[in-house]
Amino acid sequence: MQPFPDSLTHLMRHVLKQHRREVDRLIHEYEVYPGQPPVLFRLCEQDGLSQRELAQRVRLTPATLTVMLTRMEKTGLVERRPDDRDQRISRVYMTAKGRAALDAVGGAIRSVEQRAFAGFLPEEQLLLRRLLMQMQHNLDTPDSLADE
Amino acid sequence: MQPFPDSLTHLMRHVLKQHRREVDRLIHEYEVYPGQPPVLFRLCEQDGLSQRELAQRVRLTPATLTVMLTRMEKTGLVERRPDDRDQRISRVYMTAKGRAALDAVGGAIRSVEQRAFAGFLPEEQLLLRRLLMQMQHNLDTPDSLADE
DNA sequence: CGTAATTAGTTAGTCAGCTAACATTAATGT
DNA sequence: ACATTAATGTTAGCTGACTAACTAATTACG
Repeated sequence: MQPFPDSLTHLMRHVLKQHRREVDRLIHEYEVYPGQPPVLFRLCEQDGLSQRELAQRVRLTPATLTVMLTRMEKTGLVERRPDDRDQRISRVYMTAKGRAALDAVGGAIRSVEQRAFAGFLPEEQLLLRRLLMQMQHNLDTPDSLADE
Repeated sequence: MQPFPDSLTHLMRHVLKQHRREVDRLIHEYEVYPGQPPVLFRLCEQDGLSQRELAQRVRLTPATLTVMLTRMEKTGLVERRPDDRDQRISRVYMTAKGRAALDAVGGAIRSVEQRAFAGFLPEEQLLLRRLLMQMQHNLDTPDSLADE
Protein backbone atom coordinates (compact mmCIF):
# COMPACT_ATOMS: atom_id res chain seq x y z
CA MET A 1 0.00 0.00 0.00
CA GLN A 2 2.44 2.67 1.10
CA PRO A 3 5.13 2.42 -1.53
CA PHE A 4 7.71 4.74 -0.24
CA PRO A 5 9.19 4.10 3.17
CA ASP A 6 10.69 0.74 2.35
CA SER A 7 10.90 0.86 -1.40
CA LEU A 8 14.16 -0.16 -2.95
CA THR A 9 14.74 3.20 -4.54
CA HIS A 10 14.22 4.87 -1.19
CA LEU A 11 16.85 2.65 0.34
CA MET A 12 19.13 3.30 -2.61
CA ARG A 13 18.72 7.01 -2.20
CA HIS A 14 19.67 6.81 1.43
CA VAL A 15 22.75 4.74 0.74
CA LEU A 16 23.90 7.16 -1.94
CA LYS A 17 23.39 10.09 0.38
CA GLN A 18 25.66 8.45 2.92
CA HIS A 19 28.19 7.77 0.22
CA ARG A 20 28.16 11.29 -1.06
CA ARG A 21 28.52 12.75 2.40
CA GLU A 22 31.53 10.59 3.11
CA VAL A 23 33.24 11.52 -0.13
CA ASP A 24 32.43 15.15 0.39
CA ARG A 25 33.86 15.08 3.87
CA LEU A 26 37.11 13.68 2.55
CA ILE A 27 37.60 15.90 -0.48
CA HIS A 28 36.47 19.31 0.53
CA GLU A 29 39.91 20.12 1.92
CA TYR A 30 41.17 20.06 -1.67
CA GLU A 31 38.55 22.65 -2.66
CA VAL A 32 36.70 20.02 -4.64
CA TYR A 33 32.96 20.10 -4.10
CA PRO A 34 30.49 17.24 -4.25
CA GLY A 35 29.40 17.47 -7.88
CA GLN A 36 32.81 18.12 -9.32
CA PRO A 37 34.63 14.78 -9.29
CA PRO A 38 32.88 13.44 -12.39
CA VAL A 39 33.93 16.52 -14.29
CA LEU A 40 37.52 16.15 -13.20
CA PHE A 41 37.59 12.49 -14.16
CA ARG A 42 36.24 13.18 -17.59
CA LEU A 43 38.72 15.94 -18.19
CA CYS A 44 41.52 13.73 -17.01
CA GLU A 45 40.57 11.18 -19.65
CA GLN A 46 40.20 13.78 -22.34
CA ASP A 47 41.25 17.38 -22.01
CA GLY A 48 39.93 20.26 -24.03
CA LEU A 49 36.34 19.16 -24.47
CA SER A 50 33.77 21.78 -25.30
CA GLN A 51 31.30 22.50 -22.55
CA ARG A 52 28.56 20.82 -24.50
CA GLU A 53 30.54 17.63 -24.97
CA LEU A 54 31.57 17.65 -21.36
CA ALA A 55 28.02 18.21 -20.20
CA GLN A 56 26.78 15.27 -22.23
CA ARG A 57 29.47 12.99 -20.89
CA VAL A 58 28.84 13.79 -17.24
CA ARG A 59 25.10 13.99 -17.85
CA LEU A 60 24.54 17.52 -16.69
CA THR A 61 22.68 20.27 -18.48
CA PRO A 62 24.85 22.94 -20.06
CA ALA A 63 23.38 25.45 -17.65
CA THR A 64 24.46 23.45 -14.62
CA LEU A 65 27.90 22.99 -16.06
CA THR A 66 28.34 26.68 -16.79
CA VAL A 67 27.82 27.57 -13.17
CA MET A 68 29.96 24.72 -11.94
CA LEU A 69 32.85 25.56 -14.26
CA THR A 70 32.75 29.17 -13.19
CA ARG A 71 33.28 28.04 -9.61
CA MET A 72 35.95 25.55 -10.57
CA GLU A 73 37.76 28.21 -12.54
CA LYS A 74 37.63 30.43 -9.47
CA THR A 75 39.25 27.74 -7.33
CA GLY A 76 41.78 27.13 -10.08
CA LEU A 77 41.00 23.50 -10.85
CA VAL A 78 40.10 24.16 -14.42
CA GLU A 79 40.56 26.66 -17.21
CA ARG A 80 38.38 27.79 -20.10
CA ARG A 81 39.93 28.72 -23.44
CA PRO A 82 38.07 29.70 -26.56
CA ASP A 83 38.14 27.52 -29.63
CA ASP A 84 40.02 29.30 -32.40
CA ARG A 85 37.77 28.07 -35.19
CA ASP A 86 34.34 28.42 -33.66
CA GLN A 87 33.98 31.39 -31.39
CA ARG A 88 30.85 30.04 -29.74
CA ILE A 89 32.78 27.17 -28.26
CA SER A 90 34.84 27.36 -25.12
CA ARG A 91 37.02 24.39 -24.35
CA VAL A 92 37.82 23.22 -20.87
CA TYR A 93 41.27 22.25 -19.71
CA MET A 94 42.59 20.93 -16.47
CA THR A 95 45.20 22.88 -14.53
CA ALA A 96 48.10 21.44 -12.61
CA LYS A 97 46.17 22.07 -9.44
CA GLY A 98 43.23 20.22 -10.90
CA ARG A 99 45.38 17.23 -11.67
CA ALA A 100 46.81 17.25 -8.18
CA ALA A 101 43.37 17.51 -6.64
CA LEU A 102 42.15 14.66 -8.77
CA ASP A 103 44.77 12.35 -7.35
CA ALA A 104 43.63 13.06 -3.81
CA VAL A 105 39.99 12.84 -4.76
CA GLY A 106 40.50 9.56 -6.55
CA GLY A 107 42.05 8.12 -3.44
CA ALA A 108 39.23 9.35 -1.26
CA ILE A 109 36.58 7.92 -3.54
CA ARG A 110 38.34 4.61 -3.77
CA SER A 111 38.52 4.37 -0.01
CA VAL A 112 34.83 5.06 0.39
CA GLU A 113 34.04 2.55 -2.34
CA GLN A 114 36.07 -0.03 -0.54
CA ARG A 115 34.23 0.61 2.67
CA ALA A 116 30.86 0.60 0.94
CA PHE A 117 31.46 -2.77 -0.65
CA ALA A 118 33.33 -4.39 2.19
CA GLY A 119 32.37 -8.02 2.46
CA PHE A 120 30.91 -8.15 -1.04
CA LEU A 121 31.79 -11.16 -3.11
CA PRO A 122 32.93 -10.41 -6.65
CA GLU A 123 29.87 -12.13 -8.06
CA GLU A 124 27.65 -10.00 -5.84
CA GLN A 125 29.19 -6.88 -7.29
CA LEU A 126 28.68 -8.22 -10.77
CA LEU A 127 25.09 -9.05 -10.02
CA LEU A 128 24.50 -5.62 -8.53
CA ARG A 129 25.90 -4.06 -11.67
CA ARG A 130 23.66 -6.20 -13.83
CA LEU A 131 20.57 -5.26 -11.84
CA LEU A 132 21.41 -1.58 -11.94
CA MET A 133 22.00 -1.71 -15.65
CA GLN A 134 18.67 -3.36 -16.13
CA MET A 135 17.04 -0.59 -14.09
CA GLN A 136 18.85 1.96 -16.21
CA HIS A 137 17.58 0.32 -19.35
CA ASN A 138 14.03 0.05 -17.99
CA LEU A 139 13.96 3.73 -17.15
CA ASP A 140 15.52 4.72 -20.44
CA THR A 141 12.85 3.11 -22.57
CA PRO A 142 10.13 5.78 -22.85
CA ASP A 143 7.35 3.99 -21.04
CA SER A 144 5.02 1.65 -22.95
CA LEU A 145 4.89 -2.01 -22.01
CA ALA A 146 6.06 -1.38 -18.49
CA ASP A 147 5.68 -4.93 -17.22
CA GLU A 148 6.11 -7.57 -19.82
CA MET B 1 43.05 3.01 -11.84
CA GLN B 2 40.34 5.51 -12.62
CA PRO B 3 37.67 4.62 -10.08
CA PHE B 4 34.83 6.79 -11.10
CA PRO B 5 33.40 6.42 -14.57
CA ASP B 6 32.25 2.85 -14.18
CA SER B 7 32.04 2.48 -10.45
CA LEU B 8 28.91 0.96 -9.06
CA THR B 9 28.00 4.03 -7.08
CA HIS B 10 28.34 6.13 -10.20
CA LEU B 11 25.93 3.85 -12.00
CA MET B 12 23.61 3.92 -9.01
CA ARG B 13 23.64 7.67 -8.98
CA HIS B 14 22.70 7.82 -12.61
CA VAL B 15 19.84 5.37 -12.17
CA LEU B 16 18.48 7.31 -9.23
CA LYS B 17 18.67 10.53 -11.16
CA GLN B 18 16.56 9.01 -13.92
CA HIS B 19 14.11 7.75 -11.33
CA ARG B 20 13.80 11.07 -9.62
CA ARG B 21 13.27 12.89 -12.89
CA GLU B 22 10.50 10.54 -13.88
CA VAL B 23 8.73 10.89 -10.56
CA ASP B 24 9.18 14.63 -10.63
CA ARG B 25 7.73 14.85 -14.10
CA LEU B 26 4.64 12.96 -12.98
CA ILE B 27 3.96 14.74 -9.72
CA HIS B 28 4.70 18.35 -10.32
CA GLU B 29 1.22 18.95 -11.63
CA TYR B 30 0.01 18.33 -8.08
CA GLU B 31 2.32 21.04 -6.76
CA VAL B 32 4.44 18.40 -5.09
CA TYR B 33 8.15 18.95 -5.59
CA PRO B 34 10.93 16.36 -5.78
CA GLY B 35 12.00 16.27 -2.15
CA GLN B 36 8.56 16.38 -0.66
CA PRO B 37 7.08 12.89 -1.09
CA PRO B 38 9.00 11.38 1.83
CA VAL B 39 7.67 14.10 4.08
CA LEU B 40 4.12 13.49 2.94
CA PHE B 41 4.45 9.75 3.47
CA ARG B 42 5.75 10.18 6.96
CA LEU B 43 3.00 12.57 7.89
CA CYS B 44 0.44 10.22 6.43
CA GLU B 45 1.66 7.50 8.74
CA GLN B 46 1.80 9.80 11.73
CA ASP B 47 0.38 13.27 11.84
CA GLY B 48 1.43 16.02 14.20
CA LEU B 49 5.10 15.26 14.51
CA SER B 50 7.40 18.02 15.66
CA GLN B 51 9.76 19.31 13.02
CA ARG B 52 12.68 17.70 14.77
CA GLU B 53 11.04 14.29 14.85
CA LEU B 54 9.98 14.62 11.25
CA ALA B 55 13.44 15.70 10.17
CA GLN B 56 14.98 12.67 11.85
CA ARG B 57 12.52 10.29 10.25
CA VAL B 58 13.04 11.58 6.72
CA ARG B 59 16.76 12.12 7.36
CA LEU B 60 16.92 15.78 6.63
CA THR B 61 18.50 18.49 8.71
CA PRO B 62 16.07 20.71 10.61
CA ALA B 63 17.23 23.63 8.49
CA THR B 64 16.34 21.90 5.26
CA LEU B 65 12.98 20.90 6.64
CA THR B 66 12.16 24.42 7.78
CA VAL B 67 12.53 25.78 4.29
CA MET B 68 10.71 22.87 2.73
CA LEU B 69 7.78 23.14 5.11
CA THR B 70 7.48 26.84 4.45
CA ARG B 71 7.06 26.07 0.78
CA MET B 72 4.67 23.23 1.45
CA GLU B 73 2.61 25.45 3.70
CA LYS B 74 2.49 28.00 0.92
CA THR B 75 1.13 25.44 -1.53
CA GLY B 76 -1.28 24.26 1.14
CA LEU B 77 -0.13 20.66 1.48
CA VAL B 78 0.74 20.99 5.10
CA GLU B 79 0.05 23.07 8.17
CA ARG B 80 2.14 24.08 11.17
CA ARG B 81 0.56 24.44 14.60
CA PRO B 82 2.34 25.28 17.83
CA ASP B 83 2.51 22.74 20.61
CA ASP B 84 0.50 23.97 23.58
CA ARG B 85 2.89 22.70 26.23
CA ASP B 86 6.27 23.53 24.75
CA GLN B 87 6.36 26.77 22.85
CA ARG B 88 9.56 25.90 21.06
CA ILE B 89 7.89 23.07 19.22
CA SER B 90 5.76 23.44 16.13
CA ARG B 91 3.88 20.38 15.01
CA VAL B 92 3.18 19.55 11.41
CA TYR B 93 -0.17 18.35 10.13
CA MET B 94 -1.40 17.30 6.75
CA THR B 95 -4.20 19.18 5.07
CA ALA B 96 -6.98 17.67 2.97
CA LYS B 97 -5.14 18.87 -0.11
CA GLY B 98 -2.02 17.19 1.15
CA ARG B 99 -3.83 13.91 1.54
CA ALA B 100 -5.30 14.18 -1.93
CA ALA B 101 -1.90 15.00 -3.42
CA LEU B 102 -0.38 12.06 -1.64
CA ASP B 103 -2.75 9.67 -3.34
CA ALA B 104 -1.73 10.90 -6.76
CA VAL B 105 1.92 10.96 -5.83
CA GLY B 106 1.76 7.46 -4.44
CA GLY B 107 0.34 6.23 -7.71
CA ALA B 108 3.00 8.01 -9.72
CA ILE B 109 5.80 6.60 -7.62
CA ARG B 110 4.39 3.10 -7.77
CA SER B 111 4.19 3.31 -11.54
CA VAL B 112 7.80 4.42 -11.85
CA GLU B 113 8.86 1.70 -9.44
CA GLN B 114 7.08 -0.86 -11.56
CA ARG B 115 8.82 0.38 -14.65
CA ALA B 116 12.18 0.48 -12.93
CA PHE B 117 11.94 -3.10 -11.76
CA ALA B 118 10.22 -4.53 -14.80
CA GLY B 119 11.54 -7.99 -15.49
CA PHE B 120 13.03 -8.40 -12.02
CA LEU B 121 12.47 -11.70 -10.34
CA PRO B 122 11.28 -11.50 -6.75
CA GLU B 123 14.49 -13.06 -5.54
CA GLU B 124 16.49 -10.48 -7.46
CA GLN B 125 14.65 -7.73 -5.66
CA LEU B 126 15.32 -9.41 -2.36
CA LEU B 127 18.96 -9.78 -3.19
CA LEU B 128 19.20 -6.15 -4.25
CA ARG B 129 17.67 -5.13 -0.95
CA ARG B 130 20.11 -7.27 0.94
CA LEU B 131 23.10 -5.79 -0.89
CA LEU B 132 21.89 -2.25 -0.36
CA MET B 133 21.34 -2.89 3.31
CA GLN B 134 24.83 -4.24 3.60
CA MET B 135 26.16 -1.09 1.94
CA GLN B 136 24.13 0.99 4.32
CA HIS B 137 25.56 -0.89 7.25
CA ASN B 138 29.08 -0.63 5.89
CA LEU B 139 28.81 3.10 5.51
CA ASP B 140 27.17 3.54 8.90
CA THR B 141 30.02 1.97 10.81
CA PRO B 142 32.48 4.84 11.42
CA ASP B 143 35.41 3.55 9.40
CA SER B 144 38.00 1.25 10.99
CA LEU B 145 38.58 -2.20 9.52
CA ALA B 146 37.34 -1.24 6.10
CA ASP B 147 38.35 -4.40 4.32
CA GLU B 148 38.31 -7.42 6.53
C1' DC C 1 24.01 37.17 -50.59
C1' DG C 2 20.94 37.78 -46.78
C1' DT C 3 17.72 36.17 -43.81
C1' DA C 4 16.18 32.21 -41.10
C1' DA C 5 17.16 28.30 -38.34
C1' DT C 6 20.44 26.01 -35.44
C1' DT C 7 24.00 25.64 -31.90
C1' DA C 8 26.94 27.23 -27.71
C1' DG C 9 26.98 29.24 -23.78
C1' DT C 10 25.07 32.37 -20.14
C1' DT C 11 21.58 34.34 -16.93
C1' DA C 12 17.52 34.23 -14.00
C1' DG C 13 14.68 31.87 -11.09
C1' DT C 14 13.37 27.72 -8.51
C1' DC C 15 13.90 23.63 -5.44
C1' DA C 16 16.95 20.38 -2.52
C1' DG C 17 20.38 19.84 0.67
C1' DC C 18 24.07 21.22 3.82
C1' DT C 19 26.66 23.95 7.74
C1' DA C 20 27.04 27.65 10.88
C1' DA C 21 25.31 31.26 13.49
C1' DC C 22 21.11 33.01 16.07
C1' DA C 23 16.98 33.77 18.75
C1' DT C 24 13.76 31.87 21.91
C1' DT C 25 12.07 28.83 25.16
C1' DA C 26 12.74 25.05 28.50
C1' DA C 27 15.38 22.50 31.79
C1' DT C 28 19.24 22.32 35.29
C1' DG C 29 22.32 23.38 38.86
C1' DT C 30 24.07 25.79 42.35
C1' DA D 1 16.00 32.65 42.34
C1' DC D 2 19.26 33.22 38.97
C1' DA D 3 22.61 31.81 35.71
C1' DT D 4 23.99 28.38 32.76
C1' DT D 5 23.12 24.80 29.54
C1' DA D 6 20.35 22.38 26.27
C1' DA D 7 16.82 21.98 22.81
C1' DT D 8 13.82 23.87 18.81
C1' DG D 9 13.34 26.20 15.02
C1' DT D 10 14.84 30.04 11.80
C1' DT D 11 18.02 32.69 8.84
C1' DA D 12 21.96 33.31 5.90
C1' DG D 13 24.99 31.63 2.70
C1' DC D 14 26.83 27.99 0.11
C1' DT D 15 26.77 23.93 -3.72
C1' DG D 16 24.09 21.17 -7.04
C1' DA D 17 20.61 20.55 -10.30
C1' DC D 18 16.87 21.85 -13.33
C1' DT D 19 13.96 24.68 -16.91
C1' DA D 20 13.14 28.65 -19.59
C1' DA D 21 14.49 32.65 -21.67
C1' DC D 22 18.30 35.12 -23.63
C1' DT D 23 22.71 36.49 -26.53
C1' DA D 24 26.05 35.62 -29.80
C1' DA D 25 28.02 32.99 -33.43
C1' DT D 26 27.56 29.67 -37.32
C1' DT D 27 25.04 27.14 -40.94
C1' DA D 28 21.64 26.54 -44.23
C1' DC D 29 18.51 27.87 -47.61
C1' DG D 30 15.88 30.52 -50.73
